[in-house]
Order: sequence, then C-alpha cells, then structure tokens
Amino acid sequence: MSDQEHQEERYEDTELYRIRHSAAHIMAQAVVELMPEAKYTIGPPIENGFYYDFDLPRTLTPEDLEKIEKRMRQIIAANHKFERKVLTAEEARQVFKDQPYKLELIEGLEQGGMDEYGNPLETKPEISTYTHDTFVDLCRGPHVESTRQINPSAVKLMQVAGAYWRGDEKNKMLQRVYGTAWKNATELEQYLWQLEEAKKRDHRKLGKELQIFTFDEEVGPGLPLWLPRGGVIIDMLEDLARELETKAGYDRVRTPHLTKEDLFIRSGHLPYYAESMYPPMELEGVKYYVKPMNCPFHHKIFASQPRSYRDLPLRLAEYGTCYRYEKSGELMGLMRVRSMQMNDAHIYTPEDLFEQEFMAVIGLYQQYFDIFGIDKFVMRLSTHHKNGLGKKYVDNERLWLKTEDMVRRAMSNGGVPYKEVPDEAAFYGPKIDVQIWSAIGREFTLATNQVDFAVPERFNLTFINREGQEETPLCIHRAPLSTHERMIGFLIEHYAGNFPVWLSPEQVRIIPITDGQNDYCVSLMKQLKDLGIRASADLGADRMNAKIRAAQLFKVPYMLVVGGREVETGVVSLRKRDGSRADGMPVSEFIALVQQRIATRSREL
RNA sequence: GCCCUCAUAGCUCAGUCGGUAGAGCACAUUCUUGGUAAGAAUGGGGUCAUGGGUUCAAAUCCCAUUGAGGGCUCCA
Repeated sequence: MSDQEHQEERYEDTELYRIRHSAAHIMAQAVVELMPEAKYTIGPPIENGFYYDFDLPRTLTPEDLEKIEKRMRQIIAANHKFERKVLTAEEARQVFKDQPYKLELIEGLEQGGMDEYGNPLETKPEISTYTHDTFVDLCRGPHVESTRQINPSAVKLMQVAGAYWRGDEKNKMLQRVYGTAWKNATELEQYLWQLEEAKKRDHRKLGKELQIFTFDEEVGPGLPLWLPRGGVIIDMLEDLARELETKAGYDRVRTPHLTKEDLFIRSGHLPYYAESMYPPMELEGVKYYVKPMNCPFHHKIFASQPRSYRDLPLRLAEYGTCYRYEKSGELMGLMRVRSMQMNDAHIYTPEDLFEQEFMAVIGLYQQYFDIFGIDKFVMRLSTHHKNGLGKKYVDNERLWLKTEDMVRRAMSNGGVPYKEVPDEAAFYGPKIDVQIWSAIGREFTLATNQVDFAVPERFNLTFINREGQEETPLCIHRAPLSTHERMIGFLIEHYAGNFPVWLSPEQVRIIPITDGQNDYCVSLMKQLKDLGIRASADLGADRMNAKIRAAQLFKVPYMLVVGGREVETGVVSLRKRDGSRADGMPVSEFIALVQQRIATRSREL
C-alpha cells in the first residue's frame, strides 16, 4: 500500500495544486479590493478546488461573488508574476501590521511550533511571502509562476460558508469562499456535471421518490419515518444480519430504550458524553435517559449470571434503537440522525482469544461487503492521545497502549490494510472505523468496531478462568452494518435506487395489456405472494406503456407483461429493469429465476 | 450550536415593479382495450411553512420562529 502511495504524484506536487493555491491568492486580492477593511487569514487548495477565509465587515452576497469572480479574470489576464521572498519574523510583522490573523500565524511560525491550523510542526519553517500584483500573502507556496498559467474559464467560485478561525468553535466565525479551478474549461464542466449527477443519486432525493423514508416537521428533525418500502429493506437487512450472526455464534438479546441515570453514570457516558444525549426525564424523583448506546444493557446481561471461561466468548447482538442529540446543524438526511437502529453486538472475550474474535469480526465485514459489492474500503484505526487522558479518554495509559498494540498486531497478522488516525478513539478504547465511498463519491463511515478495556471493569464484569480466578473480559463493540439509517442511505446511493432483487421493496410488477387480463394478473400475483415474492399488479386505468414507465421509474426489477397470448398459454413476457426482455417465459421458469436471485442475494438481475 | 442560502398543490417548479395564485406530473371520473418508458377529455386540490410588522394593499418588503440545504464544529 505504501509503495503505491509513493508511486503516485502527491497532490502538493501537482500543477493543479499550484493553480488552485494561486487562484486562492487572486481571489483574496479581489476580495480585499472590494472591501479594503478585509482581514484575510488562510486559503489553501483542497480536493477539487480551494478556499480562502476572511473576516469581513459585512456578509458576502451572491452578487459579490460574481464581482469577485469577474475581477479574478481581469487579474489573471494581466499576467502578474508570483514572487517569493524569505523574510524575518520582524519584517513579516511589518508587512502584515494591519492583518491580525497573519500576525498570529507569524507568531506560530516564529515559535516554530504551529502551522496555519495551530497544529505543532516538527521543524521550524522559513517565513516567506508570495506577491503578485498588489497582493502580498504570508505563504509557503508553491505557486504558478504567473497568473496567466491559470485558465480563466476553468475557475469558478462556488459558495460562501462560515468557518471558525483555526477550526475552533470558540473562535470567531469567518467567511469562507469556496472556489474550484481546473486546467481547462472542459475539466471544469466535467466536474460540474459530476456534481449534477451526484445530486440525482442523492439518497434524500431518491429516498423520497422511491418512497423509502420521510421526515415530518411535527415529528422532529433527525427523526426519520420509514415508509412501507423502507420497512421492507430494513427487514431484509435484519434477516441477513440474523442469518450471518447466528452462524457466527451470536446470541440475540433485546433491551429497553430507557434507563435510569445510574446506568450511564456507571458506564461513563454521562461524565464523557452527556452533551450528545437527550436530556433526562424525571419520574418519582428518579432521572431516566433514552439510550445513546446499547452497551451498558448488554453489560448488565453479561452480569446477570456468573460466567465461566467456558461461556466465552459471549456474543450478544441486538438491532437496538438509540437516540443521540446531534446538534441541529449536524443533521443530514439519513446520514446523521437523532434516532438510529444499530446493527450492534458486544463480544466478551478473554484476552487470549481477542485476536481470533477480532479477526472473525473483520471476516464478517468482508462477507457483507461481498454481498453488497463494496470493493473499496479503508480501515481507520483511531488511537488515543496523551493530552486527552482523563478528559476525552479513560485515564489509563498502560491499557491504551496495550490494547492499541493488540489491534495493530491482529490487523497485521491478518493482513488487513489500515491507516492510523491519532486522537480519535472512543472514550473507552481504540476504534476501527471502516470507511467506504458511495457511487457519487460521498464518504461514509459505516461499520465501526471498538475495543473496550475500560467499561467491563466499571461494571465489575468478570468470569472464572481456567485457574479458578476472576478475570475481567475485554469487550469488542462492533456494528458491521452500521445503523439502518446510514446503511440504507449508503445503499440508495450505491445502487442509485436500483436495489438487487432480494432487497427491492417491490420485486415484481404485473402489467396487463388490457383489463381483460386483470383477473389473471391478480391470480398470478397471489401465486407469487404465496411463495414469498413481493409482487403487485397494476390494474389502473393507464395504458400498458404508461404502466411500464411507472414501474421503470420506480426501479422495480421485474415487470411481467400479460396479454391475451400469455393468459392462453400460461406464460409471461418478462421485462427487466435494465430494459432486456424475455417473451413467452413459462411462469414456473420465472419463479425459479426470482427465487434463485433472492436465495443467493444475487446482485444480478 | 455557529455562518450563509432556501421554504408556493402530494411531487418538480413558474409567479415581472407589492395589486389576495399558475404549469407539468400525480390523483378522481369518463372515453379509449392497447404488445414493452407518458392515449385523450373533464374535474378536485393551495390561510403561498408559522407568528408578528410595514402598507390602502404582502407569496412578494422587514423581524422572529420552525424546517431543509451548503459549510464550520461535532460524530460513542
């Protein structure tokens, strides 16, 4: 994996990077010209474009963006050179004496401590500026040599957004202008076209069109309502999970949505994560909380009887519904919601079986990914950071290091490629997220897998080991199918609404050519339904062509067109969602086809 | 939570300069009985998100609230 990375040119070294970086400077010049009081901060290239953050006396309007963009083209056309200059901190302070944010950056550079985001740097950097036309910016580069190397018809400003100075919500909110820049107009158009295509596949749009879920203002933000078609998809996912988990030795349990405060004090959720929980309700002087996680309940089930090493690993699984108070601005379709049903399980294992159990979970992920046709994924191992001990993280550095090491060892022994992300662990242990991408390039963190060395102890969970002594088990939290919400949001985009047959809410739609075949269609539908196939018959007043179109738009995998000929000979004319046709197919043959697709959870039509 | 943008029929959207609403699809009825992505006619359907304000007059202008979207922050 690392070999590949070295072969690919780093983004920082590409021409596009220099173009975008330079476009950001040019944009800053245009903004400063428009509002001379502007304080400018940082403006890096990003994936597909660039941004620049400003502190401005007033809000930028869409009309301002047009003006800025126009002015940018003029600056580009004037062909100004980008000139680099190295200077001392004192000189730099002189140049940027009216730019408080730049002064703060210089401070950081001078101490050799911080980059523009306030993160520590390893080596003390040089202080340099880049100047083009009238605009001087504190910048390490690199840039194009002159503005003409930017294609003015391949640059476009996209939107204004808020962003905190140095990404810290305690700091001032700045105005961030996003732009995109490419080598030529064709590339820009291609990019804009991709954005349009992405919108068509967006799960929020398709979810509404295909009647999978809805939100209602009166129910509340982030609280999805699953429509009957969504309900079918949920049932199918649960069947799948039940099937594979049963084979893998899981036991299914069920737990309440509510619990007394005491449970979450013991688990550590209240001290660490009260902010993300719905506030308590008080009954007879006792506080109750709706659960943000299922684990404390499972721990109690573990504790409900004495455990022997012979009982372990104990794997408790539940599709438990949790509630988390996500901040209002963080909600997004099905991807970030406030009520979610998790494909949850907790595996209690002695330390010596950890690696085996951990790898079994990874194996389960891979089985799911095969079924859904997910071939690109990255395992991210999130570890703790010393500074967070006792705050974000349980204060036991020895166990942190030990567990993180166990996970690393398990993954490298098992040949699982992963990348490490420091300081993003769960409060009770290292976390392994599986990151995947939907067909429209949206990044999803779906599956998650956490190793908990802390909470079992808080719950006094023990088992009697071979030596007859009490021992505390490790707990693996895992959710390969994530939550129904996020998983189905992903699947909608992954399949663009064209669900494989086994997942399709409606598998077969029977379409009569005239109403003379209605009775036959109804009995055919009943026959299919009796076999557990999700079939419907469209007996409306529309013409056959319109019915086919409707079924097609609804992305029903199989349409059975039935006219006089079919009724007489007991066959159907099969039209698949992809437009292919098989006329004169015996009903039994069609049934065999559907049943095969369903039984094997085939991705084929 | 913060910044910006948006909210008109079930859906997608139009509505000019402030003069109390329109289209297509969907739905219902009727005609049509048809061979693989829209047959036709007629009809019903809107306190223009909610609450205030300005005005002779508000979908339109202003304020607040609610919800959504794009970001930031956060994401057990």
